[in-house]
Amino acid sequence: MIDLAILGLLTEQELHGYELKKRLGELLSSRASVSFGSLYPALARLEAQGAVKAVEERTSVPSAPMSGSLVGELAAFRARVRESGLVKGTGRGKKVYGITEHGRERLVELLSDPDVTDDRAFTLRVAFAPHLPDAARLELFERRRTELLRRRDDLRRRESDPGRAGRTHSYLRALLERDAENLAHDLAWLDRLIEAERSADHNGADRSIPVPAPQAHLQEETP
Amino acid sequence: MIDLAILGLLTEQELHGYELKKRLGELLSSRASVSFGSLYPALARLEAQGAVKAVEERTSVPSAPMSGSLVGELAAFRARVRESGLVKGTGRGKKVYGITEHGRERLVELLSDPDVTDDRAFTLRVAFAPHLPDAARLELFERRRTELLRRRDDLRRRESDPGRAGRTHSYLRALLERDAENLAHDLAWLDRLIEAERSADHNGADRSIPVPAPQAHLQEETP
DNA sequence: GTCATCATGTAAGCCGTTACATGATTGC
DNA sequence: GCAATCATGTAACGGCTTACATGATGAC
Repeated sequence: MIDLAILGLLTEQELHGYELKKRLGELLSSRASVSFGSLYPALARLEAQGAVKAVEERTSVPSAPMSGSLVGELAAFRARVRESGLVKGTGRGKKVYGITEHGRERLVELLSDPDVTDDRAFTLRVAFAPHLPDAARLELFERRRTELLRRRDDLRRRESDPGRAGRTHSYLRALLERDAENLAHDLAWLDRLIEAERSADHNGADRSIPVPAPQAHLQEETP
Repeated sequence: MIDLAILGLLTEQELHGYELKKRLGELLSSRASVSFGSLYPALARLEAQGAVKAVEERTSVPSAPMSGSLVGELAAFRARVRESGLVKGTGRGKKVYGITEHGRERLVELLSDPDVTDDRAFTLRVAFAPHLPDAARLELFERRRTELLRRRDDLRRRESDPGRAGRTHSYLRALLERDAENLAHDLAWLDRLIEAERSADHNGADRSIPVPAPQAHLQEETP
């Protein structure tokens, strides 16, 4: 999850941890924003694996020092010491990360995972779908579609289960209805996405507005 | 989460762990079913807190032993030893739990928690809403409604953010649309629930079909 | 008599969180 | 100079999962 998010964002732009967290927060509507306590260790782990690398580290002032350059000099010195690798402990200052070739491969690997049962992970994967080859992207959507159909069948089986008809009160019925409607809605959305993907120009031309406005969509069984 | 599920189910019926897990699985559509590894420790914890109590424990054959009663005798002996509390280790056999008065209080407490941000927890709370007084139940729904309205506003603010218009590709737009539609749908469902709650007979009479069919519903702002 | 299912439990580990600790930069 | 924000990290802990270990019951 968090690896996917980090690699996806770093593919688009070099960023440091703090900024990464902000982007993540706005990418996944409020929910799903990770905490620093998991972000920084994850970055360190990915760096150790060679999936990302520290590109730049600014501690000293990038522009001219304002007054007493003593502070700036000291900071620059500390930065140099840190860069030399002598001090590992609490090296502060901005640490900008970029993705490596290995990181790009890892991202595609994560995006290609056949498991599409995790809803939050799927959302993330759609967000980074542009980094997947056309065929793999379509396959991802199709697999998700199969998963949603499976869930719908599960739900219908439960709806028509005679054994529990007695102990299903109104609130349970309401929840069941909500689930069914949500599922149908999600399926319709996915169908639109797949349709757009299929009808898109796959010869390298423009793909700026591939998702059409809500309209009639295909559905194999009755809705 | 798991405490809520256990207490809710045990309020309705005495059950043992294994059965509890099955019920949980069918209650929360496939997703959300807990594993034994968390269920049994949770039961033990709740028992230690006095929220549930072991009602019955059957290890020996309830009916007449079939042939060599030696095995049955041994099992019965072991059951007796276990009941005496001398052996704590691996006491097998069915352990049926029931809820206590304290457990019922705890359930109401969990259902009354002001935090309605957790979607899965809210679903569970609706499932056990009948165990809440009318006023508290309505308050739960209203608080959830406020939370959903907050999320919708968040989403709209993000939709009309000029700063990120550039780096929002088609898939991100599609996700944003999906979120907005899901949210609107959830709100409509909640509004129906609240309306049904308000118009329900709160004088102790029939409440078998309080949730009306989908129809026009109120909404303060434009949809 | 053995296999599937029912039934209970423990241990290790994963993945995330909150709380804590530190320090740099910028605006007033 | 000092507060707010930016920025990075560590430590403790929480809740849940998988894998493991054990045993009972019933069907064939």
